[in-house]
Amino acid sequence: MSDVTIKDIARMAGVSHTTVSRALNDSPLINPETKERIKSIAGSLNYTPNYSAKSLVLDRSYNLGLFFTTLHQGTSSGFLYAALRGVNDVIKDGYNLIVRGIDDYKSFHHVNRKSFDGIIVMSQSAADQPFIEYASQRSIPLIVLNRQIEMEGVWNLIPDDQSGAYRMTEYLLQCGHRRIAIIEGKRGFKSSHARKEGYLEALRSAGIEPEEELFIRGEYDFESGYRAMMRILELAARPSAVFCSSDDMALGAVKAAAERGLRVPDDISVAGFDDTLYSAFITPALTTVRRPIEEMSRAGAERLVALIEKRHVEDHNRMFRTELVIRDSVKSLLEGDE
Amino acid sequence: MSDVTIKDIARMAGVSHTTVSRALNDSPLINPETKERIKSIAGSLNYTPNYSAKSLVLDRSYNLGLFFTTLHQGTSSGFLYAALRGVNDVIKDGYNLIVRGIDDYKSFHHVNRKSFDGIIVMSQSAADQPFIEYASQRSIPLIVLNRQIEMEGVWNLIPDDQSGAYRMTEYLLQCGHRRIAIIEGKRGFKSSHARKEGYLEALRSAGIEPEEELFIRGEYDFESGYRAMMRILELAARPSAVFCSSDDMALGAVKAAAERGLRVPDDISVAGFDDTLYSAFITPALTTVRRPIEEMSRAGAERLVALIEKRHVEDHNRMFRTELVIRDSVKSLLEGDE
DNA sequence: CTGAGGATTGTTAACGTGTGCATAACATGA
DNA sequence: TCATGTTATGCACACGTTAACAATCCTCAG
Repeated sequence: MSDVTIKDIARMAGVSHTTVSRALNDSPLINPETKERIKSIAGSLNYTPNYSAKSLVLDRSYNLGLFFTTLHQGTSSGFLYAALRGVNDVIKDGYNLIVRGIDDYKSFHHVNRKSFDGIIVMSQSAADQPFIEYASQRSIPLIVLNRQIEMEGVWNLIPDDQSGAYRMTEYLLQCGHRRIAIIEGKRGFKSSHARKEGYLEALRSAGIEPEEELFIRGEYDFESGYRAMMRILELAARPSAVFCSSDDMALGAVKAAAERGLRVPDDISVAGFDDTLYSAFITPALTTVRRPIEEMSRAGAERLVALIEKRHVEDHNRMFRTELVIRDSVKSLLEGDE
Repeated sequence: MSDVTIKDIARMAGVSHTTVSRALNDSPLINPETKERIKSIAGSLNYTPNYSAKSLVLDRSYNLGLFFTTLHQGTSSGFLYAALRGVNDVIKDGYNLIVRGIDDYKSFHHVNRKSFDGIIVMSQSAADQPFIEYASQRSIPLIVLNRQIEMEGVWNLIPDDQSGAYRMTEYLLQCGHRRIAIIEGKRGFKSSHARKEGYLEALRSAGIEPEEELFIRGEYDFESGYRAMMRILELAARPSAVFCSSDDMALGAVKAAAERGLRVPDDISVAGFDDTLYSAFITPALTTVRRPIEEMSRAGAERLVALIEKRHVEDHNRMFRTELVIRDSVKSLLEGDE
């Protein structure tokens, strides 16, 4: 069962296996009638092509890789999910989607042209650099998402984190907040840097000098947000708002505030970044910045397939607009506000 | 570059390509010295075997499939993440892990022995049945996780949902609750049924007759939990506790309560099921039941690899113990309780 | 000196598919 | 009638690897 080959079909149809191969691949060379006959025989035998054999002769693996920096530390489940959905939506049949964490590799030996027709790297850290260079050197079609990269021939799609952070900070300022703390993301992540830059930029263009005391380092996860908020609440001069570089940290911050008897947003405002799935459903619903992970992944997958199949693509590199999502966790300090 | 084959190595080493093949596969047939020589040449040439060719002759694809019921509706990101991590931790090198939603297939044509050495189905619905039968008929090594299945030759690992729900309900009863509502899971999911059974069983063995009025249908997601809770709060005789069949629904329930001016757990108790990642960090921290998804997935992957490599395995089928996680969302109604 | 047998290596075919080139049948036009 | 072109098909090989079988060399007992 299921071990039918084109030779079996050829025997039954009274033709050579070459003709069968051509017929099943819709070659214009062969007679429409025989083509139909062969296809119907193939159908009735429940023929499935042997992809290993195809791979060998066509030099294509039919595998696409979706690589994350890590599947263990720092990758949030919502992030993974959005990326997977975006890519998966595009590739459908015809390709296998292989998911892996880069840090799972002891060596990159298994990463080569024969094993991957193309690779999407959802890059969250500069630690991915060696992997990206390795893949690039082996001339594997390559798309890097989420983190800015400067390499010739590598296509790059990234969210505009900095302007997202800028707009969030601007919004907090518009609400009348003047002393705004930031809980920063993981050290070494470019996204941490971009978000802080946006924050600083907004403060400065409002004529406010940033205070070092209000910069607290976090790790992007719940616990670190909790701990960071505890430190903020111990400050002699407490800020009126806290901008968290991730929603996960914002959740931790809200919890810390609650434990200290403070209500969000009445006693202190908290803003997040990411718009994870549950951010809308917790109490208070989180004011945050949406990163279009799924759209970015979809666009990445489309570009990768186009690249592999040598179709033309307009913009190799693109920035995806982040979006301010206003909910209930930030309070306006201005009088007469609705 | 990277197009070195064993024939190239053979030429350089002055031997036949067969010898090279044997050397690289550590065959005992060949001289240790030539073996070393060949290996070092292979290393210096940066040789990587062509897996398509290996696949063809060895009749193995080196692909493992991890299939979810859907990647779109009802699968929570935490669930996906835990499963992926569990499986990924085990297989490491040697296999490609291919992730897909069953409902992405228009036909199962691409699912066959040649394309998959083995398959893990993380089954969340009876709708998976045709897929499972298809794979089983094609005699693909197959492990079904999470949902009970009765098929000869198909290995099955499931969480003990019923006893988890039983223990949770028992705990609510011990806390003095007598009228306990249940927000049920998605219709047709076996897990929904098992959780309700555990709930009913616990009530009955405490001598309490379940009330139909307190059974509210949900869909496992945030919104449906929110809606279900709204209906519960409109009941003339309001229950003192609500057992939600998922944490996502419990979050929705907490939000609904808050909007109606009720505090959890002071005014009403809420219990969840799943122990998703953020359950510990929201306010109030959720009392829930932990399903060992990651452990189950790990065990499933181990069994699958053993099955493929024809190694012996003790227990083909197993139930994984769920665990009561007591946090802050359930209040004891008994006096003198701490 | 000879034959047996172990150790090591080589020859050749096979896996299932696609493709360059040859071939055959037939039509066309001068 | 013959040269030429068009259409449909087959032959033979290639892809990179493994494996059954054959071959060679060497050692050692009789």
